[in-house]
Amino acid sequence: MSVTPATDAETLLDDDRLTLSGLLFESAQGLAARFEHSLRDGTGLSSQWFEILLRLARSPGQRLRMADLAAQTRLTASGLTRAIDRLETQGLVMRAACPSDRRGMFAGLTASGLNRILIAVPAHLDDIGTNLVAPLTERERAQLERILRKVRDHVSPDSAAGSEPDC
Amino acid sequence: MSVTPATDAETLLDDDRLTLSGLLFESAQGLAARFEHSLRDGTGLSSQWFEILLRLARSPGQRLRMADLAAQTRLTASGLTRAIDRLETQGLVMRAACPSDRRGMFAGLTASGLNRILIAVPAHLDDIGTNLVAPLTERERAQLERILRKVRDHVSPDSAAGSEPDC
DNA sequence: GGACAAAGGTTGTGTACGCAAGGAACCATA
DNA sequence: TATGGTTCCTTGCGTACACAACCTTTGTCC
Repeated sequence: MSVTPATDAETLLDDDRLTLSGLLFESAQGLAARFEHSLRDGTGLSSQWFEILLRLARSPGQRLRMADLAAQTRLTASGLTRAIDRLETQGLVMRAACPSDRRGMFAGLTASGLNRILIAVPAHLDDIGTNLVAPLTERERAQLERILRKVRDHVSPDSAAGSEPDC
Repeated sequence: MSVTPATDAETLLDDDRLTLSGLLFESAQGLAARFEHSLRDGTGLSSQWFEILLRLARSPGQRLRMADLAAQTRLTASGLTRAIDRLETQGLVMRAACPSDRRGMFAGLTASGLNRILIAVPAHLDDIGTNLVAPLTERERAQLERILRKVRDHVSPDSAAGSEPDC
């Protein structure tokens, strides 16, 4: 019989590392839940749609290769195929063939899609301000950005896929 | 016709707030993806199952009311019902009636479930160390924890539901 | 005590996702 | 120019989730 199994388990489950990663996930999920509601109510966009439209809007020519967009959004290829299907039926996105690689497809913003995201962003910026920036001091905000950039670069180095036009 | 629509859109889409929240989400998602793979390979647990078992293990009596567990995991009541169904068929969790409120149910760890999570945690702690703690200095780690705690408390104040035994 | 509102869980239904398989195009090598 | 391997995207299938509807129990107000 081990001597103090309960105490061992407790110290194990209260480890600082667990706390830190828990805080990161709870912060991100809590924020995501708030954004989801605001976006849905204010613009009729899900956060998934918002992210796709935003990433397209920031890309040269307002378009990206399917594979690059999939990498940026952390969707699988099949998941993205269907997401773009839905956005296309709403008229917010349009597929276009890639002239230099006939396997490839672009997903590009339509005028309607660009309009939609440009309308949605200001309210979302306010939302970020209220829920994430406001509770922090300016110094804390700067620290958080610097630290998170380090973490992001470490765990997710390919998040800029498609930045350089390749077609 | 507006004067410089393209420039306006660019400054709008490059706003610092968008960058900051993007960094937070990309960090959390990148980390989650790494944990998902390690957990699955090392212990056969999904991160969903890991989180549920962990939260139960940390609770008094290794059990929680369904509603409290749902709040902690950010699942809806129906989502949690089915998650617990699956864990129960695996023998890791057991439901128990609440004597003081006949509507209520407890979800509690079985011996097998407790064993499983105690085996899984050490490897997961290493994983957090490698992917989140290691790239930061000790000072940065402390700053991050302090700042995230502020954010978490602001956006997700009910994340400790069920801490006080109420039954 | 009886009516009504609210809370705790479970079940029906639709949707979105990942995985595996498939077809088309590209590229290397011979 | 054939051929085998790889990449890009799409489709079939199973799974997990949210939402709404539901039933039971509790608490409240008269």
